[in-house]
This record gives sequence, C-alpha cells and structure tokens, in this order.
Amino acid sequence: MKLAPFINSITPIAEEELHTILSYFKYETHSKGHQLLDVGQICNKLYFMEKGLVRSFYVNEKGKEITIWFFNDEGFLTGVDSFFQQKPSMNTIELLEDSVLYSITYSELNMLFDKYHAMEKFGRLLSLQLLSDVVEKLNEIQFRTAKERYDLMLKKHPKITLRAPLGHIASYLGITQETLSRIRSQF
Amino acid sequence: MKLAPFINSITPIAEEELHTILSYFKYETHSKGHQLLDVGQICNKLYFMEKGLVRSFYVNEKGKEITIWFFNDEGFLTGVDSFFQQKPSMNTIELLEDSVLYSITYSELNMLFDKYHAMEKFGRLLSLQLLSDVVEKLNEIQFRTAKERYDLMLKKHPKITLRAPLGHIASYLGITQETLSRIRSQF
DNA sequence: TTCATTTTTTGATATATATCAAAAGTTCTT
DNA sequence: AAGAACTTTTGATATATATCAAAAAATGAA
Repeated sequence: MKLAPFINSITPIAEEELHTILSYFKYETHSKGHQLLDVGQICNKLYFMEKGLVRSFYVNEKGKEITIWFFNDEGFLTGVDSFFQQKPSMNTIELLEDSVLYSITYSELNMLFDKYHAMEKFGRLLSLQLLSDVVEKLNEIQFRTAKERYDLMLKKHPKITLRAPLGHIASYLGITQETLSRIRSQF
Repeated sequence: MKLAPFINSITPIAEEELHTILSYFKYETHSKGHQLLDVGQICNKLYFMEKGLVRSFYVNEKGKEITIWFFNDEGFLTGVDSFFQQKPSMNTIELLEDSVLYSITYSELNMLFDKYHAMEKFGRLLSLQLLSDVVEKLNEIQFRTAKERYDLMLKKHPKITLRAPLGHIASYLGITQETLSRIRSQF
C-alpha cells in the first residue's frame, strides 16, 4: 500500500513507530454510490484513499446538491469538522467510483497522536497542507468568470474534471449545469 | 496579555512549558498602514493579535486589490503559505488600525514544536481551526447572491464589517464596490 | 436488447451584477 | 483650516450567467 511512503513524504517517522501506526489502518473497499458519511452522522473515520473518486456535498435551501470538494489522489480525507470536533456532519461523502481505502477511527488516531510526537507532527503538517489547498480554491473562485474557473480546474485537476459528472463539477465551481455545458461545447 | 489563556483554551499546556513558550513571544505595536508582510518577502513571523484590525490581500491581473481575509479577534495570524513553507509571499498583510501584537520567529516556533509535544499538538489544533474557518467562508460565498454574502458577513463578523473600508469588504465578498454600496443603501 | 431513469445539451428570456463615468463625501496632510 | 487625495455614492448601460423548458444523449436495470 502507498500509505507508508505518503506519511514519510510529509514527515519522516521511525521504522518501528510507523509500523505500529500502520497496523491501525483497516483496508476497506466500497463500490460506486456508497456513502462514507451522511448528514447528521458523526464521522468516526479518517480515510486514506489509495484509488478511487469521491465527493463531499451538501443540499442547500433550494434542495440543490452543492459539491464542496472532490478527491482522487492518494491522500487523506474525512468529514473534517465532523471528525475532528465529533459533531454531526452537515455534508455527505459519496463515492463516485469503486474505491480502495484505509481507515482509522477517531479514538485510535488520537491515541497515536498522544503516543508519538512524530505522529502529532504529521497531523499538524497534514492540516496545514489541507489549509493551503482550500485557500487556493477560494482564490480560484473569487472574481473569476465561469470559463476561467473551469479552465483552472481542468488544468489543476484534469482527471477529476474528465471523470466526475458535469452537474457535480458545475456546483463545485459555483455555476449552473447549463452554463458549464455551454462552456464545454465551445471547447 | 491574552496569549496564555488563548493557548490553554485550545490545548492545556503545563505551567512550566507554557512559561518557556511565552518567553519567546515579542511584544510589537504598529500603527495603521504598517505592512507586516509584503509580496515577494518570506514571512518570518507568526503573530498573536491582542488588539487591532488587519487584512491580507493580493493584486490581481487587472491591478485590483483582492482582500483574502480580515482579522480582528484575539488569535494567531501569519502569511500561512509563506511562513510554513518559507517561500516568497503572494500576498500583503496590512494593518487597518493601530495594533498590538506578539510575534515569534519561524525557527523559534519550530524549536518549540520539536521540544514540546504539547506545543506540537497546539499547532495541529490551531491549523485545524483555521481550516474550518476557510471552509466555512468558501461555503458562504459559493452560490450566494451579493446581498446574502454581505448579510452573512455582517452577522458573523459585525465588527470587521463596520470598521473596514467598503472597498476592502467588497473584494473580500467577491463583488464590486458599487454593488456593495447599493446593497448598503437599501439597508 | 429494450425501456426507464438520469444526465447533458440547446434555446429563449430574465436578471443580478459589472462596467464606466462623474458627483458627493470623507480623511489626511501641511 | 484649506486643499489634495482617497473613498463612497449615484446614474446609465452592458453583459455574463441564471432560470425555465424541452429535446437529445447516455446510463443502468430487467
């Protein structure tokens, strides 16, 4: 699995400690359509995705699904607020393709944070990385036209842009399906 | 100063450790208009703000200043990407009012992270908190009309909304000054 | 393979917000 | 206190994108 090198690329962890840490992760496969987290549930797992495609979304006042993020890389995902604050989720996390994941529970993870200083550091650096990503997305949306947003997404996340349904991408970019369809048709 | 209770409210730190940690923070006051960080500079300090008002912005392709965030609470601020990755900043951080701050350098902070596990934990939790804030802002902007965005900001950050210049607020919300002015005039 | 369901495309129209321009108001400097 | 510089307001117009509606295409189930 690719979890060990991923962790080590963020901060090196001693062989022995890493071995213990990895032993807590459980292999999970789920098929397209499966929901890792539903609205109102308290998210109890942090996932490492080895392969797949997933999105997080919420349903707004008008009943429309708004995509918050997509994920397809090797990396960690969870319902951040719900998991770390152990409160009911506002969002749904849904698989868009059959996916291969490794999971660790909230209590196990916290135990590891307490036990290993290096693991705590890993947690800090991972959080900072997520923060950078979100800030970046914010800047890509603000003050950009629909076409500019789509072009940026296509450039930065070509795989997702070509694999995810058009409607999901549109709400992620903050535009309507129809507009995105028209943007695509003019190349 | 309010730094010690702030840190303790995020994660409790033993008296003695906390004392050492606090000893690295330097008191700084700067007046309105001072730039804590400029484009191209590598941000070398993490700041705790005790009192004041500050904004971070960048200048886009059309030469327009786009505000990324405001800050007025008691809490930590820095040029996140520049500071944690020690790379040239894309943004300027500017004081909108005379402010009282405490600062710690990058190397001092990292030394403390390495020395104290509790400090590392503090860093992790603080990063997660920032992450929540940014995600929240993203959701407040996407798929909302200009008026809805302004109303939300007024509700969530009334102090900033009433103290910061209109033009700065407009770019923060992703709308033009003129539109914000019209929104305000109709209450 | 066929039918039902879902997703995407296309068209016509409406509307919120941008843009450009200038006046009015506020703040800063000397 | 007066003038300069900056910020906000107001007006007229343009435009990107939303909305509503329906057809076409793709996907999934039996």
